[in-house]
Amino acid sequence: MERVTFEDRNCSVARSVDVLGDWWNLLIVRELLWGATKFDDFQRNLEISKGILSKRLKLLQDYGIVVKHSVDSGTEYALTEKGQALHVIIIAMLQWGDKWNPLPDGAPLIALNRHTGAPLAPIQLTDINGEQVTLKDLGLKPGPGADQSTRERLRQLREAAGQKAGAAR
Amino acid sequence: MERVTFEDRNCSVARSVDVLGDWWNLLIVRELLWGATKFDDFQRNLEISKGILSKRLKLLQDYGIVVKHSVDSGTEYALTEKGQALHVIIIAMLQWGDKWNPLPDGAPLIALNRHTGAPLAPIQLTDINGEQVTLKDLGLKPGPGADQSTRERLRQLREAAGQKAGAAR
DNA sequence: TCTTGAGGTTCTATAATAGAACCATACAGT
DNA sequence: ACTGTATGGTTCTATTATAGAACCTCAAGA
Repeated sequence: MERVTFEDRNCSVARSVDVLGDWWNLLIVRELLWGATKFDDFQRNLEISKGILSKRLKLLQDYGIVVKHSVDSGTEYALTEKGQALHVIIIAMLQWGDKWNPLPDGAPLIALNRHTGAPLAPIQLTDINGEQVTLKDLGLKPGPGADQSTRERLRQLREAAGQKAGAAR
Repeated sequence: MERVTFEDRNCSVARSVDVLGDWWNLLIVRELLWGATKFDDFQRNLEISKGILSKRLKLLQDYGIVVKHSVDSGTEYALTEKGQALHVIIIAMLQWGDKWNPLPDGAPLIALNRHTGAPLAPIQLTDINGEQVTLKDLGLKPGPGADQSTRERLRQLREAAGQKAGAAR
């Protein structure tokens, strides 16, 4: 009955999900990225209730994603460096939504290079040699922080996978 | 009191959040990407209750992210093309977690190019001319699907922004 | 026939949510 | 000094969702 936490899991996706697996957190980060700073901005733009907004802003501060500071015009919220780093995820979600959940008229918002006006290209994965990596090319191996069960799982997947996508051979 | 939906919002991030702003959905997609296929795999690996897992799998099917098919070894779940496209987001979350929520010993899982073993590079945004785009270079403009309020918001942000990050000038 | 496993559904307590109402401070106008 | 109003919240309550356990169903094996 108590809400599950993923902090203790041996997976960086799961540990990220703890913060990011929440509608409001994601949308508040989006607002901040787009340039909103004030409590009321969030409330108006997101149509979120004050109670939840208040709770989420505290949570995001606890996570080190958001900082609050008082200026002469009132209280302002801003992203920390850690929070700013989420822009990749937000853009990835934007692109996925535009492509796979499109509005009938097309994209509502286009991300671009503000200096040139050139729209963003779809995000592509590359390896450290600059080679493009599609899902089919993607593999996994245990890292230094892998625990026993993670190693075991990868071994199983590698066996089960054969030519299927997933673990590296 | 009724749960909010974001389907009708004029923002592709919000519309993606409807599916992706849920811990379990994200983690089930992760499992599928990593190569899991069976109900019991998910249950064991995620420590999720059967009731919720069942509900989520149905939801993901409704969204066209997952397909279920019967094979001689039982029931298998797999990602559709739409679901596979989420790998960019999952990898982005993995990288963010590794960098900003690290485990003491390091990354538990390393994504790599399975052909060469070369690890993935951090995801970077580029525009259609191949120019790298950091958060500071990032701008926004209304697209064909933008409604009045979206246009209005962008205009306001552009005014408020000045040299701040956010909307394009 | 009995067991075992997969793939669920149903049940119940606890917890989270939306929405509205309320509160406190600061400043502006009159 | 009094009123208004904007910001940035907190508190309250009805309704939902959640976790976890128990139960169900079908098929295969022994």
